[in-house]
Amino acid sequence: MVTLRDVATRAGVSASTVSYVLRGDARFQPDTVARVRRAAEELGYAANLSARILKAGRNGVIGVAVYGLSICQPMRLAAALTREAGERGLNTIVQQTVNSREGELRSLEQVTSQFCDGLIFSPSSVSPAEIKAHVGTKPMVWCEDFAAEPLFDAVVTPSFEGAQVAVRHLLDVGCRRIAVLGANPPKSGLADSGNTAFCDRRLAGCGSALAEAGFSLPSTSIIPCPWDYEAARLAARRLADARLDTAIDGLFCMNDAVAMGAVRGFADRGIRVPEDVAIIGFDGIAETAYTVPSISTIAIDYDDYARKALDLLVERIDHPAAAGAVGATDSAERDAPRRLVADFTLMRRESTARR
Amino acid sequence: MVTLRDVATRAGVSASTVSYVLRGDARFQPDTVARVRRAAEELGYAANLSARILKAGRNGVIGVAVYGLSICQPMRLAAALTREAGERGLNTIVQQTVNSREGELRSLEQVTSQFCDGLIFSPSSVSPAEIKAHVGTKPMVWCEDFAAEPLFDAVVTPSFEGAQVAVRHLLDVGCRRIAVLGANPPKSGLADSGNTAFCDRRLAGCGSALAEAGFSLPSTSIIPCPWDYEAARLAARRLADARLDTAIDGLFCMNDAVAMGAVRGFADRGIRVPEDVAIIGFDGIAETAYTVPSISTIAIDYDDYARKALDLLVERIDHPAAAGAVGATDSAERDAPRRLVADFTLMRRESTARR
DNA sequence: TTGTAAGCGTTATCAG
DNA sequence: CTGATAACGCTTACAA
Repeated sequence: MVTLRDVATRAGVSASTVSYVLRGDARFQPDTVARVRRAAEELGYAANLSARILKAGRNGVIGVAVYGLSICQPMRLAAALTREAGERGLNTIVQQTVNSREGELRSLEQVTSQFCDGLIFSPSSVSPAEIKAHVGTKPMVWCEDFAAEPLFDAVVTPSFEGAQVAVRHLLDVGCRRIAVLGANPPKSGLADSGNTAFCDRRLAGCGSALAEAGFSLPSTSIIPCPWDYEAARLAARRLADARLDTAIDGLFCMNDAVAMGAVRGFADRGIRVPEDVAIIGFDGIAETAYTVPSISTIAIDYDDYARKALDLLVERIDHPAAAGAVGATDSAERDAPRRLVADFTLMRRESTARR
Repeated sequence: MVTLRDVATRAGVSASTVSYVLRGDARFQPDTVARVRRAAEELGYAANLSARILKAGRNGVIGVAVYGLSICQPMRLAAALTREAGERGLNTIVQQTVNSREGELRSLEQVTSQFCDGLIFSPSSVSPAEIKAHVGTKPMVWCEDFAAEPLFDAVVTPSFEGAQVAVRHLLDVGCRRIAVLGANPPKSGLADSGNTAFCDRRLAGCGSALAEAGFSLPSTSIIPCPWDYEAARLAARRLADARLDTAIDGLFCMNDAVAMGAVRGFADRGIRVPEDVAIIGFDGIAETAYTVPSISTIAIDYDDYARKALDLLVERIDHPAAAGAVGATDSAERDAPRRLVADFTLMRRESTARR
């Protein structure tokens, strides 16, 4: 490994000079700067980020902690964040956790947070309060925090608005008996296990769109189902077997995996999409464009999501919260957690092509 | 942040004692051990891994560098690696790069390799030699290195064997005019840009299975196509438009995205799968089970893949190569890069259900 | 059995 | 303008 000292020796200057020059300090003689730059170049020097964060508390790396990794969604976000961060001269490292809640907390505390200036956190089962206790003061942006009194800045998917647009679309194409697939019964007493918050907001969006059109959303039309292919496939088959499909002409699915599973489950039972039932999903995963039939969906704009998350995070990193008494006057409002909503687009495809 | 000193102060011992005790050194009095443990617990102490790797050169973190992230494959591998590493008491961080070749090299050099004891590297366009120059001596396991003279330990997908099994399966179900979709013309002069090595081996596997059955694989049956949904869809449409589909009754697709795109492209043109053309993919992504028709594929066992990669890496970390003259006798053979092949399973599904 | 002290590679302070 | 020097939090001889 080539260090600052190696460069210094070769350039005939001191280590501190190399450090300054390489970080763009302007007060050195052109001659010195050139020598240092060349020496660094020739040796293939790259600053040691562990040493840098140890000493300076900053190293230009941002951590992305993503939970529940088998699904593609978080990774699309991570990819978008990586690209967006790159454009701002920042690096990212991603940590995925597939273990227990304790494992998630420990690895977040022990690994991700230690190597970076700030964190973007896409949670599964850990609550903001727990995280706050473990991660301490490191700047952090939360994904999908719908808490009434948020503890962190957050970016959220447009669950309410997206569901609203989706259901309006179902109504537009002539659906009149609309059901929702993928609602989870809220687990009483337990901490929100991730998607009940989504559920609530998406359900509310559905209800709102239906109400606009003079319809209601009876609880019998809200069909519980885990958010994965297989569960949705089985649920759709069950619907068909119970002859409920004739009572439904439009189905809003809580996410695209559920929509894909449902399409497949209906196919298993000879129910035609969209002729018998129109289906729309949520998320905008690439596969929905290539299924038969292709599946309409609410496509989340992950580039926009990433941009907003980084805007929030970078601001927190550059202007750390005036903790406690310092600058007390407007610190309260500046420190109030902000919440941004990502953009989305309605993708009209075959699964809702009834008119 | 709570440090070793904080714990030491609270426990009434020195920092070094805390360090020893917490890492399990057995030579301390039970009493001391208990005090230290309790102090650490009470303060919520977690060792600073940046400091640890700086001083000790080891921190129990392994880096996973994954390139070309829009596809789900690398992330399935990363998820499997994370789980497997967790079981061995190791942490992982993932770095994904979506930028240029230079960007990939730089971020690998500057970020991933600095925080960890070793690397698992799933490359796109960077050659092993380039990496070796940039990453230096850090232990590293390469994914999918098919070089004739490998520089690193590697785990590879069973491209030859899998393609062989896939084509045998097509033959088994009665296909006699088999084509391959997704072959890339080798780019003469340029460094392998990732998948030509796959291509070659998968093609060879196809050829081998066909030869066994007394068939050949004419170059007109090898259809070039980028490995993504859209390109494959267009390619399938082109096949149909050129009436080539009647000349084909079985299609081996280089990966599942290509297979899904092809199924969709044939659907666009009214060509039935599997009745007109049987289709089989490669990789085993979850979606292939839920398309209409579901798609047969060669499912790579990523748990096995991860296990093998970590076996190789951990051995290199624990027994660094006897570089140069030290222990020269058998170091040569011990240092010879090893290559392991991951397990796989043939998934028989609707897209090849002709008998 | 425990503590002291010297770094790991970097940055920040302060002289020169 | 440039260079010592002292940390950052940890590990590890070595001394006590």
